[in-house]
Amino acid sequence: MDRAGPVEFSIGEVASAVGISVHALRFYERRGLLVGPVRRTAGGRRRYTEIDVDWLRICIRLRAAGMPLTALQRFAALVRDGPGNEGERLALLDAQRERVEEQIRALEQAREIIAWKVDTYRQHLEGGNGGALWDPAADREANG
Amino acid sequence: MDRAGPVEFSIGEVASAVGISVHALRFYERRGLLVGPVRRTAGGRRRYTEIDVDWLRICIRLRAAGMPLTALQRFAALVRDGPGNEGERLALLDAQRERVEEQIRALEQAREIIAWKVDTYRQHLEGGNGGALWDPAADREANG
DNA sequence: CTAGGATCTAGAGCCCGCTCTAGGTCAACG
DNA sequence: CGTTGACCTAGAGCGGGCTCTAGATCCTAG
Repeated sequence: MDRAGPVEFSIGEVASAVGISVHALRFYERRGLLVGPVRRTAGGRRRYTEIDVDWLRICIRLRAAGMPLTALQRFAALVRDGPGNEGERLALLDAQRERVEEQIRALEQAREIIAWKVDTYRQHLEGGNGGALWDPAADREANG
Repeated sequence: MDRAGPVEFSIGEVASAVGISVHALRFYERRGLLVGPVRRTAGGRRRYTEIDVDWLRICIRLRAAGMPLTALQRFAALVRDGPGNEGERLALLDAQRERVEEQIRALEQAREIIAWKVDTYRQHLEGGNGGALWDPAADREANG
């Protein structure tokens, strides 16, 4: 096929390309996040393909959204086991989609709570009234 | 003021009301999440007021959105120190708002990635074509 | 008055997700 | 050819956030 350019990268290159440490890369590998074994040089050094890097980027984005390593590991395992378990993969993805949406809702609630408190403080600071801005704690101060 | 009904709750009542364990409640207290010390009975049992409970509910929602205990602790500490540091409180809140919004963006990206994979698998399952659905791993399978 | 459940404190234990270390090996450069 | 820096493995260490335990005390119902 394309014997011309089977572009490959060292672990260090991949680390700086995807933005995690070489330690984390090896750690992910131990945890089975990669679908297949990474190619090695004669001397034993890892050589990542662009496919590996793409997959790692996806993993990292999903991790950044709080997806646990075990979920990524399970998905990788299903893919590793080859065709025939697409239903399971879909179920796993669906569960994660659900989790992500729940988390978004939680964050939106948090944002509202914070926005409301920020508003309160901002009014307080602008208006300069010393007293009973709402805040469970401030209430307590006011009352006792 | 309202000596009629200074409603108070045991730790067990609070735990089931806010949805965390009594252990977690004591743990939060040790970490300084509460603005003031909880009232105690003669015998040393905690008696939470509704204000305490409201504040705990807020903390729990913020925690659910990934806010670290240290942030909640710092905010509580500022409130505890009394009026005069509203600017600092505001800064803290702003930083957390920023963090929450970043996190929402990360989650939305994750949602897109997942949605796209789900679509791919769904088409695959419906169409029943065995082959090269995109997926870095599937690619690899297809290629070798 | 007694039994049993709720609560108390302080600290150990646990899971997650890395990060760092020790003690080597490899390989590119001068 | 030697040096230097990236890389190797396996495992220890760590911070966050609880959870659980031991051993004692409280208190409410019977």
